[in-house]
Amino acid sequence: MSNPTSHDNPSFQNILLATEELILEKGCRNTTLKDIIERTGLSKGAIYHYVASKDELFGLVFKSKIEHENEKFNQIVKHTMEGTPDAGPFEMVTQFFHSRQNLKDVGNIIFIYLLSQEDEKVKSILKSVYQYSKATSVQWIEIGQQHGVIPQNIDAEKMATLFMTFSYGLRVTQILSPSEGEQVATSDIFEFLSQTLS
Amino acid sequence: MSNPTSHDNPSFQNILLATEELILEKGCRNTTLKDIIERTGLSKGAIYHYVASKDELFGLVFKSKIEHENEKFNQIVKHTMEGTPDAGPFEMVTQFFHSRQNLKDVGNIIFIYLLSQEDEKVKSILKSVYQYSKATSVQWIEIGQQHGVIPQNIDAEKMATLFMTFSYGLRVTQILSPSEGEQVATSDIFEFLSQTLS
DNA sequence: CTTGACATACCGACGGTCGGTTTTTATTAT
DNA sequence: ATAATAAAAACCGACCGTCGGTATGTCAAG
Repeated sequence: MSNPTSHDNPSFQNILLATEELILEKGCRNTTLKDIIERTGLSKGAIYHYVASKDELFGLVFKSKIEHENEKFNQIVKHTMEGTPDAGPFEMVTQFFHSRQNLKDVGNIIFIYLLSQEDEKVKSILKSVYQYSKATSVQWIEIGQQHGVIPQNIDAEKMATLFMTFSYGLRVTQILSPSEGEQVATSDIFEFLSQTLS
Repeated sequence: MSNPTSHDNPSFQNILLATEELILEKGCRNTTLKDIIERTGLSKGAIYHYVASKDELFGLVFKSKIEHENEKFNQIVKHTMEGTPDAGPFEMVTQFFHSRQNLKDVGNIIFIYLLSQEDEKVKSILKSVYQYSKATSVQWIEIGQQHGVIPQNIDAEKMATLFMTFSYGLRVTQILSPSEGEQVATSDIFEFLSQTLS
């Protein structure tokens, strides 16, 4: 089991960084413990001192990425609200999906990988991230409503769920469809949502 | 490499069936070749006589499921069109997502699994299924437009892409969100789409 | 005697475990 | 303040079981 008190340990941070790099280079499935050992210069025992399993390690990399991304997005929303408080809903939606699309790099790769692990522990990580992301969405939708940017009659909870579904759908189509096709879907969703929001 | 001429072989059909059963019982990751060997009564060599890899086997199960599902859906669309030609777009959208939701069983499990395999061969299977499903969607949207059920000014291609994104998003949220939450999303999408379609 | 349908022994790689060693940190005695 | 020491954290690497996959067969049918 991983020790939560040692998560700020430089060696552990090194493991996290190396894992992220390797995933970007070779993908999750092709990133082995041997790879991580070679890159970090540590041993197998050292890695399993900080982490209970390979899946947990991947989960931790994913979590840190998501949290960082959400934090960044919250800053953007705040800034947009203060800078251009009369910015249309279109701007909001654009920001939302741009934020999500940034996850394409490491986050999306690990996300798909973790989703395929039929393990309750792993799934619970994803579920908690889902809940957190949704809650964040609800928050900024309500902020938007307070600023009069988003119509009052919209159910923030439902809208957030809708956004989550969209954003997950985009993650998949990003992988499956050619890049042009994917962009069509994104811009359509922009249009779609801003239409119903206005 | 698998031999296409022997795909109607009873032994091969047995392998396919056993694999499907096992995936339903234990999931993809936990279904090993040993499991398949035990259930079919065949040997490892026999399985690799029909199939090049475990991934290819899973891919073939997936493909057959999808094709069967699409065929069934096309029948439903046809029947709906002939039976109640003045049925609203709501009916169409409902049918579409109901059809997709039926894939939840084996199809969705394998889909997620295959998506996580960072392998070009596997990905090409999924891409071809994506293209086929999308093309099918375009077809019945156009049929709907010919019958005056769906507005003429809608771009069938774009709409199909949108539907695909939705349907993939639902597949993921089905896994991540509690069942009640998931249903909220589905009904919202119904409302959402039928609103813009009418 | 070729070919399709199997069987089986074997392989390397992988994730994970375990007992042990080194290094750091905290505690106490002088 | 410092040396001695106990405790805990960091780290190592040999070993294990299992897995997907391969190589080399056998054997019956045509």
